[in-house]
Amino acid sequence: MDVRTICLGILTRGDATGYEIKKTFEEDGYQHFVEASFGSIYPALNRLTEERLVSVRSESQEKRPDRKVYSITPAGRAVFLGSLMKPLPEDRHRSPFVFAMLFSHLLPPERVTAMINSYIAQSEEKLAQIRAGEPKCPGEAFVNGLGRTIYEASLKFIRAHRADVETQAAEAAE
Amino acid sequence: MDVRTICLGILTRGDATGYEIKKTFEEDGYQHFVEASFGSIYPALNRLTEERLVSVRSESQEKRPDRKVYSITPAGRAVFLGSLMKPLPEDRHRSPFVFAMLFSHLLPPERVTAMINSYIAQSEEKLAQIRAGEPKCPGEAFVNGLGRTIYEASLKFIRAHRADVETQAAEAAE
DNA sequence: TTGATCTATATCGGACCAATATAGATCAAG
DNA sequence: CTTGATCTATATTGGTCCGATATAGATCAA
Repeated sequence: MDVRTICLGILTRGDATGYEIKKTFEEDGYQHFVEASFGSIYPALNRLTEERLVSVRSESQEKRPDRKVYSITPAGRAVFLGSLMKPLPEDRHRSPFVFAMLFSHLLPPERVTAMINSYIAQSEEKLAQIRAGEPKCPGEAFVNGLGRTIYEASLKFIRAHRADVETQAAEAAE
Repeated sequence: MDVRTICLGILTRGDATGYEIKKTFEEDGYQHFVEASFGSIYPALNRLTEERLVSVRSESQEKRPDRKVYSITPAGRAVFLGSLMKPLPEDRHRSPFVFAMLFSHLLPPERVTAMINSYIAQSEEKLAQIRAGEPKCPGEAFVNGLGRTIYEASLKFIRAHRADVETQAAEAAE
């Protein structure tokens, strides 16, 4: 899903600045599988404005940098819905942790243990964030539940099977 | 994990051409969370060669384009292990499907149903591929099991809760 | 025999991210 | 009461990476 479409989608929920769009990914605990950086959000909003798919109003505040508040236009709404009618791109899940585990037999056992510990800690953190989220519609509840399910299953598996890669690394070290 | 490091990792398993490195991601059912395209593999191999982290030998076959077979050098092996000693980048899981579900209330119910069906079909396919894989070391077995766990849990959740987003879309359509 | 698929390398445009720059506001700690 | 950290807010740049495309002979099924 390209950044243009992501921006349009978030703007269907209400007007927002580029900064607020970015924050949506961090704050709302239900969106762990959608993201975009400032470096792509701001250019995307500029292009969307040129194409009249969003409109801007500059709120110049007292002694503050201008807030550029973006709104989706009817044309933008149509383009957004149109893009959801086309076949969706496939998920892409890239995991440096998984990659590293494929080479656990080349690593010092303490390093393997450290990797697993920090991966568990990170996953636990994300899970807590998801659990703290309060879904505001069935779509959000569905996504929230799916995220929770994936992290819980993943954590359970790692805790149950970490010994397999840890002892193997230890044996290889001898 | 950048493409350079991925290439080095795969070359620790044995010599390979760029084409074979790419195929590794598709064939071996245990690597669903690691990937790279030709457009980044070939430049990466060139750069690695310049830096003497890999070496090439050109096998010119009868009436066939040259096979450039790459081998990792001792220096490359050291760099690879060094990169696994540094903190790992975080996983990134981008899901257009999840994104679309957040807007299910704006879509025709048939479209939501179609999205879910095709997502289930895709996941089922990947799961079958993972199940068909034959892990050759504990690391691979661990990664294989983790992939299986994630897809199974995800499929189970979607089947149990799809009605929530589907009926909601139907109501919104009225 | 003809078209599809496979092996194999390579490049280009465009999308995207991480890092960085700027700058005033707010807020906690000392 | 001031200093440093964090927050709001926009923007650019360098570099990485992907998707599409080009080339070309081999193999294989219809």
